[in-house]
Amino acid sequence: MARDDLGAMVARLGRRLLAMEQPILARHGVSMWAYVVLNGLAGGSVRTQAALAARIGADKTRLIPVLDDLQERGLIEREPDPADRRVRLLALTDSGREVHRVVRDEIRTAEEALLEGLAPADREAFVRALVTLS
Amino acid sequence: MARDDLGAMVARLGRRLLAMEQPILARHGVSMWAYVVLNGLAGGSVRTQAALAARIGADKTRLIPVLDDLQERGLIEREPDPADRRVRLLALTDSGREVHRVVRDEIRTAEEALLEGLAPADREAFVRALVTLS
DNA sequence: TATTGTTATACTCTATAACTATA
DNA sequence: TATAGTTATAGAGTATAACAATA
Repeated sequence: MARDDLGAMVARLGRRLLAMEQPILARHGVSMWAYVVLNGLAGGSVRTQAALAARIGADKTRLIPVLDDLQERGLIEREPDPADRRVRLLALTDSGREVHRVVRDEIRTAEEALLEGLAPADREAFVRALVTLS
Repeated sequence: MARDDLGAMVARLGRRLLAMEQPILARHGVSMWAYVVLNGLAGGSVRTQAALAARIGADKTRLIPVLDDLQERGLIEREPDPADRRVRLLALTDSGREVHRVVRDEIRTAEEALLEGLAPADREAFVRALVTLS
C-alpha cells in the first residue's frame, strides 16, 4: 500500500486541525498560544512562568506578551511568590477558567466531527496511538 | 479517559517526527523543503513549478531557492517548456531519484521503528486513519 | 489582458543576548 | 554567583507586491 511519509501526513493533519481551530479561537478572541497557556494552567500543577514554558515547549520570552495580554483581560492572575519574589505565580481566574472550558469544548466537538470520518474501531485505535506516540 | 486535544498531540508528534528526520536529511545534505520537492517530483505527475507548489502546499516563491539549489547540484532538471515558454518543466535526474530513494528508505525505516511502540493492530489502524484524515 | 516564473520587500515568528531584581 | 522574569535585538521563515517574459 503506497502512502506518504508519516511526517507529511502528520503535517497535513496538523494544518487541517489548525484551520479547524482557528475560527473557534478567533470567535473567542483567543490566540493559539493564549489557548495553549490557558490549557497549560488549567491542570493546576504548573505555577511559574518557567514551568509553564517547559510544559508547553515554548521559549520563556515567547510567553511574556501572551501572559501580559491574558492578565490585562483578567483571564489569569500573575503575582510575585512571597517565598521567592523573583518568581511569578500564575493562576487562571474564574473568567479564564470559563473561557478555557468553552473554547476547549468547542474544539473537542469539532475534533469529534473530524473523527466521524473513521470507522469506530479505527477511531479509538488512532487516539490511543496518538497518546502513545506524542 | 482524559487526554490532550488532538491538535496538541498531533503537533507534538510532528515535532518528534521532524527531530527524527533531521539527522537523516542532514547526513545527505538535503533540507526538509528539498526532500519535499524531491518527493513531489518522484511521482512523475507534477511537471511545472506552479503545480509542484500546489501539490506540496507551498508558496511558489518559497520554492525557487530550493529549486535553484537542487538544479545546481544536478538533482533536478529545469527546462523551458517548448510548448509554452513561460513554463519550466521539472524532472528528477537519475542522481536526484537515487538521493530521494535513499533518504526516503531511511526515513521509512525510522518511522517503522517509531511505530514499534504500538500494538500491531493499532499500528495498522493508526496509519489507515492518518491516510484518511490527512 | 492574463499567466509563469522571478525578484525585492515587508512582515511574522522565534531565538539570543543583555538587563533587573532578587536569591 | 546563580536564577526568574523582562526587554531589545537579530535571525529565520514566510507572505506580499512588483516585475519580466511570454501567451
